[in-house]
Amino acid sequence: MPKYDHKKIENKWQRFWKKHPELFAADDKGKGEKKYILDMFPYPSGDGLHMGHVESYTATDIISRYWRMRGKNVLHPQGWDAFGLPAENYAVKTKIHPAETTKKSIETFKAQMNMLGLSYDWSREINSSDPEYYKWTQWFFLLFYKNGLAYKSKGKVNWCESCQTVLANEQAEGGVCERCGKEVAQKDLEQWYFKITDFIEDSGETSGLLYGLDKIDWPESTKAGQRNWIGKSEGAQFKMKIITAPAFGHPSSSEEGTGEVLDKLLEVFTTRLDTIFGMTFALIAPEHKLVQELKSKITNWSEVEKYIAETKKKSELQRMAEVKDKTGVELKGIKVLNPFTKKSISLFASDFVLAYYGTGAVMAVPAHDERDFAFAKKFGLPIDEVIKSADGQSSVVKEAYTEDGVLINSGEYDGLTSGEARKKMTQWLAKEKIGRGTINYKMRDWLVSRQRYWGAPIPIIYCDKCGEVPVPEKDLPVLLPTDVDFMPTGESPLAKSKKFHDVKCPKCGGVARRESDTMDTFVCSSWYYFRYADAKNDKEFISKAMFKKWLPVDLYVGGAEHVVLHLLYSRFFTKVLHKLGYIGFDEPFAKLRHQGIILAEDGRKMSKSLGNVIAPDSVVEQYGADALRMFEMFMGPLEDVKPWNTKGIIGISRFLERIWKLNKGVIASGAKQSRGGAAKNEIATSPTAPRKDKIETLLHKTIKKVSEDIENLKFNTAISAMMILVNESGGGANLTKEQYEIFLKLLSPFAPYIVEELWSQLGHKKSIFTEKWPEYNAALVKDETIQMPVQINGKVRAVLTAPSDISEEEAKKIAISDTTIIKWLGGQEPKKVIFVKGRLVNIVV
RNA sequence: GCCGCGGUGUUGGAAUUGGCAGACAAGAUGGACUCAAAAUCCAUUGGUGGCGACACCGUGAGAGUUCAAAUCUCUCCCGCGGCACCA
Repeated sequence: MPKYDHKKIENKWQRFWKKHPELFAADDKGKGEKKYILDMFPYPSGDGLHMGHVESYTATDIISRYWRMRGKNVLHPQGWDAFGLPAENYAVKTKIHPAETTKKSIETFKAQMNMLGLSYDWSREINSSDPEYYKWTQWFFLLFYKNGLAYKSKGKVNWCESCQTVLANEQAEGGVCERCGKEVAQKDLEQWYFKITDFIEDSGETSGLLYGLDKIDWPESTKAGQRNWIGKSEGAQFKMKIITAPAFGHPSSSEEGTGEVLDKLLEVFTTRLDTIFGMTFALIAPEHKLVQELKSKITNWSEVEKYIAETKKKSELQRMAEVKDKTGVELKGIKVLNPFTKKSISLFASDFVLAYYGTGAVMAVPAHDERDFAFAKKFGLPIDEVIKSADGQSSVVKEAYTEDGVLINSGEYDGLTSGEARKKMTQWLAKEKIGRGTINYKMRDWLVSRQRYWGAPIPIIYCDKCGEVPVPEKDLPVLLPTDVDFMPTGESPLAKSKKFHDVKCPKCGGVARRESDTMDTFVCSSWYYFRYADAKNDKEFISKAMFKKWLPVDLYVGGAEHVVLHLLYSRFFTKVLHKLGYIGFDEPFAKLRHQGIILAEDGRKMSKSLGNVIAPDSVVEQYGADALRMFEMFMGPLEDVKPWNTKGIIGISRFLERIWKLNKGVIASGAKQSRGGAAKNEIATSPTAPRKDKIETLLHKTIKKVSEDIENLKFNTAISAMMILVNESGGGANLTKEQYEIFLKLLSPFAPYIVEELWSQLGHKKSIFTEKWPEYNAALVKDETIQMPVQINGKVRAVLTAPSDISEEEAKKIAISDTTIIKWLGGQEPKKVIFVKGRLVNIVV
């Protein structure tokens, strides 16, 4: 038997598997139960795979191999999220066309995946930058367009100066570009949007983005992230009269009638209508159009104008840095009337009020809102307390009391709880016809157009006569021209290609021009999981039959960085298809898990700049792909963040070496047995016979444990169970050939290379992956005897050997008559004896 | 600030979901083999006390529920991740 040479073995079986794709292919005509096991398709970067890829891809590979051996029809594909800014930015840097760099990166990625022994069905490989693929991305755009779900609109958008394009809100979180990390500016531009906000709430048969979360098996943190992003808040919206105010007089002392009532109204949104008697001023966003409309009535206009100009200059980041220090300016000459108290109050423009949320204006209740409190303190405005906590404590002097409570100083509403008051006050608003209960969301529609080159062109044509005309479906794909100067200028690169830009109108044949923006790459990745099921279909993006056969995805594994972006958009696409009657389900991913980040040995994130990156290739070179696969699975739970530990992989290496030697041990002991004629009495009288029984029992327990652990993605404990078995195998001498073969099958999803090799060395002609997964013998898994602890007051005082099905009566009897227990009891009468079937006895004295 | 997750030996982590805490590994120490080293094998390895059998303590801190708590409840502390002036 030669030494374990991982390089040689891995080379050999890579070639073998490549020649036998049928081993891992999903069968469109297969009758067995389907399992769709999916990895998030990677963006092929020039850096190659990192440890995190290895972790999640190994996990899904193990599960896929397991289900195949259990006779399931497994769909386990892979593809490339190839469009996008990183590839384009890299191209800009190197002046090499993104199509070229992407192609090269894909080759690297694919080679690395094959190196790791990942059992993908490559016949379904997709590439989002391939016209065959983005033809359907464009088809989706048209589908949305025709159903009123894609529209063009002018408004404030996030603009990344560094990437020279607009970004979706989801890509500009915290005022920073999701791609390059640079600050994002606000610009007024006309852009394309998808109507994702139409799908927040359930509608008809289709569950919404919000409550659909309740029925899927996803990590709580991810669901919370999406709910948070949607940001639903229930409250009330109402209009307040605006009056001109005399130049003199205290803000809250003038009554209605002292000024002229203007024809403009100030509408505000609040979730705390119960605090309205404490409203001592109101706030409006500086960009609010009402500010301009009131210009003639504002006596300090130059001051106001200056403030507006200042805030315009400030970036979102600067605004956020000022959270503590509120700025603002009073709109002098006008007042607002509180509809409940009829008192007039001052109106301020302040940049902490967001123009795009709610109505762009708010009522300020400094006694019960931290921000209003800070503002009131700074500007010396009155703080009127109107809510008391249930225990009567009040602390409004130092800080705002923001909890619900009981109303005071609120006229007829005094004594009501906050909840009751909100209901009654909302009813009053409706009766007075000045307001109503409303719901607001943080999430806005998805901005999908980009002024960049490396993406799917938006299939719209602008005709001087007909206006906006969708490209007819038969003309798809709208090809991305390859001869374009893709250096970013802020204008879409496609506009510079005359050949692309100038077209005939599909309606009237007149002069027209193409939309020159491309689509956000997240559009491409919002539907890719459908395409695998029917990757070669050139008539439809997927046939109905294949939809039915393969979807939804049973298990989806990928990084947690996609909590709001990709995962939310994909759900949106699925819901659109459901609503339009294409599919019978409305959630694409039944079960989702995120792999935890693998940190560097120093506990920090692996990064090129820190120089602490460990590349999978170097580990495979030294220890082999099997060792890397197993070690990453052994390090800890899939979802945990774990530091890499080069020393730790030794343990797995030793384990694999030991398994390699098992072969020899088993063959040797097998030979011995057959030479001895395997006489019955020999086995019975052999001193190894009880050990053989023990190992058979252990083997069946291991089958059970490994199977269950794989299904629950608990790979670390599955591996430790197999280690225990190997530790008990006596170097193979305790194992029969049959037992050893069963063990190899258990190991095969984890370490496919070494197992294929050992399997063939046993004389098998066919791949082990054509074998059936072993079933355990339920009778063997059940212990005949247990080690039953006997506790006194919860402390273990003796451990007795007892039959596992011992009766309560019998257990208590042997417990109480045990000599050490008698000693510990010291003659005391037990007050109570507790028996837990199959577990323990606890004596209470 | 809000939301989510977590805190167990020297380290990564186990614990049948309320029933013997520390499985399996790594590291360390001692030993065998070796001229020697590596590899391999064997033994020990939560803390304290004891020659010892053994005893006591021990899962971030404190309380509670229970015959029994790493696990459930409450309060607090710390760490990680996400969101963050969303009215």
